[in-house]
Amino acid sequence: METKRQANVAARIGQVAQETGLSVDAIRFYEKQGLLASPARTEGGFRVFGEGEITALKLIQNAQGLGFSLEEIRELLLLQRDRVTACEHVQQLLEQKIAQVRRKILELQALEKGLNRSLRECKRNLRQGAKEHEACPVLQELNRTRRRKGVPS
Amino acid sequence: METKRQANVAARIGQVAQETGLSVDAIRFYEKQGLLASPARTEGGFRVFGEGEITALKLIQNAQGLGFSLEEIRELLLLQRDRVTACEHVQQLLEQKIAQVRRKILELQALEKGLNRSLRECKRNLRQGAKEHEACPVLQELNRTRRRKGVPS
DNA sequence: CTTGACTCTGGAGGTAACTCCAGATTGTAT
DNA sequence: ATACAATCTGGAGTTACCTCCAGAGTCAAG
Repeated sequence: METKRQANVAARIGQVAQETGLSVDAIRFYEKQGLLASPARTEGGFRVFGEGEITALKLIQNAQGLGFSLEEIRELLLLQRDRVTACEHVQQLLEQKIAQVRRKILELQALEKGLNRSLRECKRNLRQGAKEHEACPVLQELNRTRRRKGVPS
Repeated sequence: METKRQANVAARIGQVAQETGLSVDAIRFYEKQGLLASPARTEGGFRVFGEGEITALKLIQNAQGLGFSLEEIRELLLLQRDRVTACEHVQQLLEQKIAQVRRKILELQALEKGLNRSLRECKRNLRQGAKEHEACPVLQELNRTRRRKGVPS
């Protein structure tokens, strides 16, 4: 028989894992981390997940897709209960996250520029003095002392 | 007396740490990881670093600044010895790294777009229906099932 | 009732790049 | 000679986000 799951209410962890694409371990992990309220249990101790928990799991996935850490997601989940001030807080979180993402993009763009400069040098050297057994100019450059610049974290 | 260090040859780990801005532990760590040839030792067992090692440490720092992992830097360091094919390999490494960085930038830009969309919704909601005790639209959206998209790693 | 799939718990392991520590030894200034 | 700073080693701890495991118990079907 089709294991007691008529509409889409009340499933055990394996089912939930399949539905959400998360691993069983990940789901238990989120519970341990306090992202998920402890779900009901069968007599024997098996977790039984209802709509609420499944919804939360989806939120976790979606928010991760938006680059939120589990820590931040915990906050988001808390905000759901407290709908009065939720929107303001969510807005703050979004703004912070956008700023973070922008900084990261700028860093990476600077990085790309540097890498491209090195690549050009490398290619130029290969086209010309390949016969000379000079060291690769990029490696030489890397041996220079350079002042500490913000490094992508 | 000025601890035996006339030009800039042969220093102990603390000096090197100061000069390079690395921590003593980091330097020992690089050695453990095989990024640094084992330096000479005093009779008592203290490390004595020469120009070569210091140069390598600078390379490590600079390459990290370009976003290379220690694993990749190990390769770069090996390439230095073998100057015949070095430039080709360096070029390959650079191209791979640039591709990586570009992918990451694209992901983050997509992310930023999504976040901005959410932020606009959030603001619109605050301007208008703030009186209604509706849940934050962003939180609602996060509760949706969504198909799995490439998530920035 | 037996079988086999599923689930439980607690804890270890993995990645990356280190940091931090204790307890012992060495180097050097006075 | 003595004090004090620097260094040594080996190993544990950190962060984030899980994965993997053993050993035991549960559930549903035949």
